[in-house]
Amino acid sequence: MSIQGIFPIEKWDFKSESILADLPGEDLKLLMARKLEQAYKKGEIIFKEEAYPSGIFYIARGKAKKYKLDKDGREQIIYVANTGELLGYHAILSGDNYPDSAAVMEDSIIVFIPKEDFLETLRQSDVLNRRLLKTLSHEFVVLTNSLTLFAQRSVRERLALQLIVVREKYKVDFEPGMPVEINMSRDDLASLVGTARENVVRMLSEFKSEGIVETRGRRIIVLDVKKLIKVANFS
Amino acid sequence: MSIQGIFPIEKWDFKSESILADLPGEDLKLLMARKLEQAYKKGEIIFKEEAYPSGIFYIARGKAKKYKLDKDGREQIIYVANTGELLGYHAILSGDNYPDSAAVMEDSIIVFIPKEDFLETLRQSDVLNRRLLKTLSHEFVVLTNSLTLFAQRSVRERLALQLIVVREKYKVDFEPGMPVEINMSRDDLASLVGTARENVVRMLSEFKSEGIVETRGRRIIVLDVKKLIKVANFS
DNA sequence: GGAAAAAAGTGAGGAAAATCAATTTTTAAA
DNA sequence: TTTAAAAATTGATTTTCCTCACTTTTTTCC
Repeated sequence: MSIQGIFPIEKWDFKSESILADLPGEDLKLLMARKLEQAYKKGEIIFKEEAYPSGIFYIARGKAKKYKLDKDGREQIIYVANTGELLGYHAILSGDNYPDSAAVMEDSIIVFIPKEDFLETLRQSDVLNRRLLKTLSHEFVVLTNSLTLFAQRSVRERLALQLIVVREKYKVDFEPGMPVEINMSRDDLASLVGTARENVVRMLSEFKSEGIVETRGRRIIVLDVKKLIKVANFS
Repeated sequence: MSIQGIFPIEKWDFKSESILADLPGEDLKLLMARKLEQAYKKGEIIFKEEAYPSGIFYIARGKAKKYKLDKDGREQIIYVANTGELLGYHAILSGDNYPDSAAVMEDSIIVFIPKEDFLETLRQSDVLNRRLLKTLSHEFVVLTNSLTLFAQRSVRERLALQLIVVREKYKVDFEPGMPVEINMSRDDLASLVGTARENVVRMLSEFKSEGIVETRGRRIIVLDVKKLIKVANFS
């Protein structure tokens, strides 16, 4: 059985198109009327779980993680968002407080859009409406896959799959054809996979001796995606 | 820390209001124009993972599980839907095939609404549009909680929490004040918790000896919700 | 009501992963 | 460049949970 059979590649959000891409100029203008562009340093927090949502955030450049803390304060990363993605709109739409926290994983440019402007644009724009419905339902499908991943797969399989997914997110930072370096801390990788850092380290060194990956300091280079797909599938 | 702090009760979908409740009569008429009402026997499948979605399903009466099969054919239950809930609309909205399967857990009445009618109503009805956006984003929040539940909590904690959640779903079948019997197979409970049946059985008998639950054949009666909340939280 | 089938329950043993306790390497900052 | 701090790595130990093999109970259906 191919990996597509179980986890269709397109459901893993390799290239999630921006919600705002080719939005009618008029709508975009309204949405961006009072935007606030800000530089964030690596590690800075964008918003915190349970906080009242005051707006949405557009990643103009950089990467951010969405995560929840457990009762011992350990992070569980739910999603890694890339340049062009929107953060914090679920809470605005559902009327809940933020269900999770978000922090940038590298120096980033984040655009803040006030809640009122977002909701007003939504009232006026059929396109944004449809786009959001489609994005949300797709995200739902992706999250469903993540859930079964956690419930049914071993740590080794999960790590293999996340390496494939995460590599795609770092791809955009490198010239086509150049080796892609995953520049993510072992801690973040562990919390994305849902395991302890030590396990990630151990399995990475297994992958190294199997010729699947190579490391340069903290950075990880995937040498053989096909083998990773195999590991993610069976084993 | 209270359970609300970590998993706010209202985010566990105890009483998910029907999407179709108080929809304008006109919209409802259009939506239901070509509906097909059908009786399903316990265990019957409503739709299958990866199938092309031909419409949406409204649970007029009964309960259904949404689930995915792993490569060894074992079920992972993602969600238990109750009377009044809508199934299969994520796929219609996102343009994907069904990401999961659905089957009724007891004899049920299911109303089928053709894809075209649903989409046409959506085009015409602002109310339905807003309702769906809100429901979807809320469901997203709920699913996010489920994800961290799997990633961060032990089997014992997960079982305790699911007993609380599931009990609420069976509540509607009993007179107020009467003891609520959870009439779910150990297998289904195990696959909802994400563990083996044996573990569920063992922990249930622990809960029994701790005076937390009582069983009558397959049926489970929760005697002490507060203790369950404690188990779900710490332990 | 009784037989067959299905589901629930029990126990032992083993594998996977978490935890604890270090050491070494890398990165960042003065 | 040096040094301190942070991050990565390794090994040993413990815990949790899964699996297998089996018995008992409950449910279903003639």
